Amino acid sequence: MGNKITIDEEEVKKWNLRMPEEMLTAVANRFKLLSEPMRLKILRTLCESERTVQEIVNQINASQANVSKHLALMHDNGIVNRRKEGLKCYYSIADDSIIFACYLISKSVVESLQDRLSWLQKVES
Amino acid sequence: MGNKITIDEEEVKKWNLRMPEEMLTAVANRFKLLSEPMRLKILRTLCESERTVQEIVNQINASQANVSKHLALMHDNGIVNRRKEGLKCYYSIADDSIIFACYLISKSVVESLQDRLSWLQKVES
DNA sequence: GAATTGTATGAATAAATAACTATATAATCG
DNA sequence: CGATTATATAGTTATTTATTCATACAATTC
Repeated sequence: MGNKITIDEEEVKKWNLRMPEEMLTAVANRFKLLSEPMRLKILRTLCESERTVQEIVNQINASQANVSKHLALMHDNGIVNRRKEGLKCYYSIADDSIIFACYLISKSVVESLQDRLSWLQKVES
Repeated sequence: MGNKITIDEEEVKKWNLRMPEEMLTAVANRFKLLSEPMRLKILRTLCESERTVQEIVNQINASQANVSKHLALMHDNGIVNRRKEGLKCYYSIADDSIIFACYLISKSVVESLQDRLSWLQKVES
């Protein structure tokens, strides 16, 4: 509850610079998991609480097969948990840092858009 | 200097849940930019300081055409800056939150690996 | 202006993958 | 067992895209 994380810029830069190259590939792969709108949609529903496949299918607009595949992929990569209960299968977010990353990136997208907007306004006037 | 950011989990979840759908696509696109090892390599060199295209080409192992294309893509999407000086073209990181995101994700990758390792060790013993 | 250097771009190719359809597996209940 | 429900998986297709090669563009120097 009230979980907070603090990031220090200098530490980050050092860490990134020291990262071995195979690690970069692993990081890229994890980013790839987050680079599909459909998977982000799914993750967003899981943000609230764990969900069954059907619940997700109902909440977002997608086929069961598709949702299932995305969930399997994310589970294989350790970013969602799977819990079976009878016929139903409950998925949940396994790694909060992914949610943090989404937040950071979405903020940065907003900033980019604002920059472009103000640039446009300058050009027009 | 000593730039720090703090993220609050509750705020993050609320933000993510409220994000409109078109925004999700934009976020996914930005993640896609970060989902190529080559681009991460390039960004990492830029982590230290701004660089010319040639400097990057020399530092990582890639063709000039390829590096140029990746840089163009990242510039179009506002995650790197471009500064021309004579013949040379200097690129730099336009958005520190991208570096933060790399840090978060790399930490999460390490955690996943550790989890798998400890699982393996349990199974073996 | 010609040659050189640094960067960008177009065309072609190969590889990855999201989504769909159909079907399979697996658990529950009558 | 047979039927039903929830989920997973195979095969296919269409699209995207990273890379390469060749070439264009642009700024500088001789």
